[in-house]
Amino acid sequence: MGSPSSASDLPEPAVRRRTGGRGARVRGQVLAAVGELLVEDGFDRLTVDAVAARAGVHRTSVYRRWRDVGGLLADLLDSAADDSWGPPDTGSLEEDLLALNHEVFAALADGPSLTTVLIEASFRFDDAARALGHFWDDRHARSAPVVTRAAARGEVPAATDPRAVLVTATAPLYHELLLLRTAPDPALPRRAARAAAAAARAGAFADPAPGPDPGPAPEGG
Amino acid sequence: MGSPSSASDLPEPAVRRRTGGRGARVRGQVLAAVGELLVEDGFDRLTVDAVAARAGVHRTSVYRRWRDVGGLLADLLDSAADDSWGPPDTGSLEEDLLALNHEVFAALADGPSLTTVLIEASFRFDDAARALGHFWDDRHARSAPVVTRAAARGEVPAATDPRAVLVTATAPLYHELLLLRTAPDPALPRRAARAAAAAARAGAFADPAPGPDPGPAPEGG
Amino acid sequence: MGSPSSASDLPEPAVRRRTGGRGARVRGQVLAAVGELLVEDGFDRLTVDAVAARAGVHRTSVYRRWRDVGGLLADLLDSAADDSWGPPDTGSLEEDLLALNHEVFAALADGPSLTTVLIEASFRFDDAARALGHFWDDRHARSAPVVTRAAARGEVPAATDPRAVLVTATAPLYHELLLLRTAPDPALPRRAARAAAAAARAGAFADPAPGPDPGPAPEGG
Amino acid sequence: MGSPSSASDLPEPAVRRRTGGRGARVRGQVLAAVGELLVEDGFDRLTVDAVAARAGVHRTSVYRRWRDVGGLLADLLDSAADDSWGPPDTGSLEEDLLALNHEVFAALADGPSLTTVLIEASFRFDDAARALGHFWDDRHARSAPVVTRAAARGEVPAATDPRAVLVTATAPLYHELLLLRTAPDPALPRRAARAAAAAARAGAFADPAPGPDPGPAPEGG
DNA sequence: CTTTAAGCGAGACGGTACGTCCGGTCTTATT
DNA sequence: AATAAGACCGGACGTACCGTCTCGCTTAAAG
Repeated sequence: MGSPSSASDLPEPAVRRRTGGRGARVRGQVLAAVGELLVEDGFDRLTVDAVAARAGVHRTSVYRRWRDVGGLLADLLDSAADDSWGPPDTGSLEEDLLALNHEVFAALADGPSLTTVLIEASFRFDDAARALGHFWDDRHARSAPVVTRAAARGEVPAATDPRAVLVTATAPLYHELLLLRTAPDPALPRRAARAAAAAARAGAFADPAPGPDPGPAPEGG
Repeated sequence: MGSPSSASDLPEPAVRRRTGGRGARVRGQVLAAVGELLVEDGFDRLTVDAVAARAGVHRTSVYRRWRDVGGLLADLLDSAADDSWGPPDTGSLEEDLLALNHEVFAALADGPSLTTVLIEASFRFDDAARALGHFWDDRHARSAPVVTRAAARGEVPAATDPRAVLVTATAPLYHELLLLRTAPDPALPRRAARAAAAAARAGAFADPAPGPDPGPAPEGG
Repeated sequence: MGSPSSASDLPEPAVRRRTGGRGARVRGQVLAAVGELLVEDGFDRLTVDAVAARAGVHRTSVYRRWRDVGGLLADLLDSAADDSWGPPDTGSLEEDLLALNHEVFAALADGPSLTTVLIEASFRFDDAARALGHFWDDRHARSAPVVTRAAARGEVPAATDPRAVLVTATAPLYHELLLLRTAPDPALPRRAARAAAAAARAGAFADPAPGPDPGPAPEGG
Repeated sequence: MGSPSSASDLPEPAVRRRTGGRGARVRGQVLAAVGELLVEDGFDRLTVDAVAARAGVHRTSVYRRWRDVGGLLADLLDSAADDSWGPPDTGSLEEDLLALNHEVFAALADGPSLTTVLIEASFRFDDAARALGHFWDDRHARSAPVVTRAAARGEVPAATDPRAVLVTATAPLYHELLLLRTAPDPALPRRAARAAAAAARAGAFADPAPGPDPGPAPEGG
């Protein structure tokens, strides 16, 4: 649930020259360079020139394949998707959520991680935003069993919406660490997991919402 | 709880020339220009040149007072602080949280609002990040009575942490609308408010945390 | 001997596009613009922006090739070198020197000429100073026959140093017209030529200097 | 003949406060600052701000008295005029001219002296150009006896123009050291002095010019 | 095994914005 | 009345990146 894995998971780029040809080599080198530059210098040092230089590739070769930095990040995110990821299964909803939260916490807590950077990028590049959305959709889909298993165990109502539970559990971490930028509180993952689990048990995420939302409130100014 | 009010709340800038002198006039014009440009063109059109031109002020005059765009936004945020804001008081924790969430929802739902833009800016400028942190701290502090009153009414345990409740209630909105960028779901404010209230009633935010956090999970990526 | 020729001697820039490519066209346009601006507005109106605008070229394209205005002037001077120039040959040292002096006089007498401006620039930009030095070295070398021929004719001693004669003949013109800024005196070229010729005849520039310089005088301020 | 004396000749500025009042103090401090900055940083570091800061005076106080940097230099030059200066008197025209040349040489030979700087300034500021012109006029007038005494001794024709002799003697130094920027040649002062003396003896500067100048030569550039 | 065309290296270009320096003018407050 | 303090307007500087273009060369794949 936590974060995309790093670019170093790419299939060793420098070796295979024949398979896929020169193009594949360039792509690999560039994406690797993007990953390195991101963790070293952060996002706003990530210029096309710097990437090209680091990759040992010419500027125009980058522009040819990727429109801009956003495209680079989107591609990086896609290529870095960890298809082997799976949710925890501890036998308890709260403990499962806690495990997920620990992943998220680890990805966000220590300074400008790859995740942080990708989120920041998603504000500026539609490509990156879309790619990040896909990543999260995927993670939510894979994590759904955490909730459906709890429903099967009778921990939560059968109609409980998995996604809502997952979002409720993880959102406070993103909010505190990315937006509010409070100092990482080690108790935070558990508190958020417990709260989400408690709400789920109380039926807060059971589908047939009893009362419809009455509508918008006056602008908050 | 939702968002800082717009720059147009500034005391009519063009009129008062003597009080505060030329400097105050310039400051007012510039901050007004920042606000206007933000809502019109969004954040990445917000260049110092554009601000200066719109404000009818010279570039260097902007640089003299504000280091960069981040400084401008921080100042805007400070000057736009709405000191008259107060939390709702409906007599019920869930309804109070719902009212707060409606404010947040309104500020985030319709495209690139001032709030969105300030959050985006907070990723790139420390000044803006600090100012936004202060804004939220202030809002959380002012909203605390929502929880303490509920505790006084016996709705939730006496030791319930107000901030944790507030964050739990609002975080899903920020997460869905800003990070996941899902289409605004009108049921979201109620669902999040209900979940936070349920968790609070269940004692998930009561101070003496029963079980300590067992430690970190394996790196997630 | 007088002055570098104007930039309009450049090989017609707008026509040849393929030969030398775009780069050559830009260079020609820019140098032409420099020349025009110099004679029209003088040296301190010669800003990079103005040059670029006049040349119909972008600012950054100027900075790419030429570090600064000094580089522009140096390049102008180089490109404007008149390879066809040759010294007069009247059969008399004094008349030859007079002809040279008339060239110098013409270049300096009427207000801010290209020469004036290049000299002024040489005070502020090393590039321009170097280029001007090369120009003068070249002119002195080409003018040497004026003196060697006189020596061959027996007008002056065989060991006469050509450069010293040329400098002695022309220096008073530069001094009066550029430094002292006295009103141009039409008799000046002849007087300086006659003096230099007389001194040369008297053996003042013959190599084996009889008495060595006794050393420095007290500081003059 | 050589150069204006340095600003440190000013009547000790920090001491006398009453004579002339605050204004005189400001003027003294500012001119002293100009002199110091010139020798330390050269001419193009000589900004009004820097002068004001060094003088411990406010920017506007400088602008009030002196229009610009040129005015400052002109004033400095005036105030630094050394009224006690007098020409040498060795009993021989060539030796007198040599002594004068040594002064000039010393002022020009070692890098960017005050003299160099003032000449450079004279290209950019009319004030400075005028002041420098006055300075040189004064020096030429004072040096005239060098020639008139030689005429009285019968060394040169009675009608010899003193100024022309002086210019012929010194001009090569300015030309070589300031314009051509050749490395300082210790033999130069003597060579120029000897040439000027020889020409004078030959009657090249005797007033009734035998042949009038035939007119301008074709443009040289 | 050749041909061919896609991709690449190279590098200039137009362009936007940056942040800085300096010039010169103004107003207000002080002394 | 002159000065200090300091903001302002304005012009120019030189830099960093952006995204586009043209040109010539290499090389992977199609004929």
